Amino acid sequence: MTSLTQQLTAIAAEAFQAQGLDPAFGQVIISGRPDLAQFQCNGALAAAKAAKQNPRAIAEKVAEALRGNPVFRDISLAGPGFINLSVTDAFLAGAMNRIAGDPRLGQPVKAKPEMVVLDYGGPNIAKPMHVGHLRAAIIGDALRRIFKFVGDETVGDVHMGDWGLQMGMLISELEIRRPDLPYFDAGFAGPYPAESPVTLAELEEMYPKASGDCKADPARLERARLATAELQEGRPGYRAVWQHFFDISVEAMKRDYGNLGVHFDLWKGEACVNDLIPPMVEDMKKRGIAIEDKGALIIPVKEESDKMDIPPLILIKSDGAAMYGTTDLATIVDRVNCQNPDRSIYVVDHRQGLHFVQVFRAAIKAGINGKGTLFHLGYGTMNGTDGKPFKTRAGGVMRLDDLIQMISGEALKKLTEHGLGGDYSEAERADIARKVGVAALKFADLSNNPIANYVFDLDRFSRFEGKTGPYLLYAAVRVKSLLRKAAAQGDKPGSILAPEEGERDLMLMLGQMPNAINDAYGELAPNRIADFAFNLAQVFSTYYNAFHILSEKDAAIRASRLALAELVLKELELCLDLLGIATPERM
RNA sequence: GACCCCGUAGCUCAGCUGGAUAGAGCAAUUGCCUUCUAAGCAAUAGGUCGCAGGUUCGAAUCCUGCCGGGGUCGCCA
Repeated sequence: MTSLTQQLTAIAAEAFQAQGLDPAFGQVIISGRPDLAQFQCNGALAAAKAAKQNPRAIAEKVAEALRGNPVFRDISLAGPGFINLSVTDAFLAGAMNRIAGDPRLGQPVKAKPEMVVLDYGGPNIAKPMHVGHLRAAIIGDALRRIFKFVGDETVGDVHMGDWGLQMGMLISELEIRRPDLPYFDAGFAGPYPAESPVTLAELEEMYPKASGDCKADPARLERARLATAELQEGRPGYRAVWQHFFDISVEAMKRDYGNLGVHFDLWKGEACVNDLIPPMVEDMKKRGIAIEDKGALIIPVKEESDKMDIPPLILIKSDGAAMYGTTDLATIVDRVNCQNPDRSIYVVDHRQGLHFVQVFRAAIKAGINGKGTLFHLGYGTMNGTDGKPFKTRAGGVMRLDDLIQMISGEALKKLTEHGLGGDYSEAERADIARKVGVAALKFADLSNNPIANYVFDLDRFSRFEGKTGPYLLYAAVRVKSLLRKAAAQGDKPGSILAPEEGERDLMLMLGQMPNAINDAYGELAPNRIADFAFNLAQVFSTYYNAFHILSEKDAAIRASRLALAELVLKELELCLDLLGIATPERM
């Protein structure tokens, strides 16, 4: 099972091959001139160039070969060699019934699944999650869902910042505040308390304080360094404190990601790979991959063909500490050990592009990456309406939970304004508001190209008209309501009949979904699916206005329209699910 | 300074492995709720695709140069 254009491409490819031409020229696409035809094939033009022949003549020969195929209602030539194609209504109806009967809605399962590790987290212990984590989460989780649906094995790793100097700062901060705690008593033998000595709020307050003090006071910084070193060497009391910090932070992260509907398979962090670093570094040193330079241990990654000077990756600083590039390399080792991925995709802010060039080159140079490829999907900055990186009105960084609360609150306001759900329970209204809010947020992000910067405009996102997540939810929910009403009057979706005048556009759209999914998959561009979903919702809204379903007198036609509506719903929900957007039952 | 990304309608953005007349949404104007949720639908208007060259039968798309905006460039992450 494939999309309509893929099916027609297979037919056209054969026709090209029969003329002794490369079947790759048989690419069939949706027509750019729907007034002339449903589909088109431009392959004759490219084939003519390659074979140095007249394009019109090639097009004529291919068209002649295609005329033998009964799926076509009309085949004509236009311009320098466009082949315009339209299919029969019977073919369209047959295709619709097949898709409707396919649990995957026409999307084939990938023949050779790959193991794909996606890295789209990066939250830090003790620091509240903020809008900076938003894009990675939204884009990465969507990609994970898309890859999984297409047929790959996927592992999403949150890859927390839970190690290093920041942890030493926090531990020493606690020790300064409460030196009497058993964690800091070197002679303490008994089991440490199960309860955390600090709350999340306290932890979040401690970090900026400690960080500021360390910046201002070298002695304070030295104390943090020492704590870091002792932590890494395994001092039991410090490890126990670290575990508390980790646990309460992870709990908060899981809540935030959960509210966003973002899933991770692995909750690993930098600490997990700490023990892999010394042997890795030792090995790289021994093999001459890493060399000493200015007191540091570096891996040169410069290449002849570089247009600019690529600085080396610094493995060990001159003070003996590891860097985040070191941790990233150790993480690659860990992933090869655990998942042995065919692909690793890092969904990280594009400003870290150079860092990943260094890490990837170092990994390849050291031969630690196993069989896989490494790819950095750098997404653009989320800016405010002033074009500068998004900030709160006070100029600070906005917390993720504040943001979600804000947009859910806005959604609730809109629901009330439109008099929707007045008779629903408080809990259901809150659930709907959260879904609508998250849909607004995610869809706005995912309908942009990941690479480009984008403007986060709460006012614009909160207006739920137009090309927005809420519009899509609205479209889906309307169909759900329709199906419920149909069931109540005893109607069931049936066999899809040959299209009436005005029904073809909807069918053509329904037959296109695999193209959108394949494009999104191939280009790592969820916006392909977002675009498709919006187009489908629009075409259906038009249809919904023009064709009344429940009041149709002919039972067979009623059942056919109902089946189309149900198929629209299935495709919409699938697309939304691939974008990580949940659809409420009603709104 | 070098390198990377971006520049498309008043605004926010799709489209970029070359194809016919460059698409959406918002904002503007005009219609449509005694039939399935009007967060909707129909219609009108809005463009030197940053500029200048080049390649091609054909360029928003590929190449070169320039202009404007953003980013990155050895011991932070």
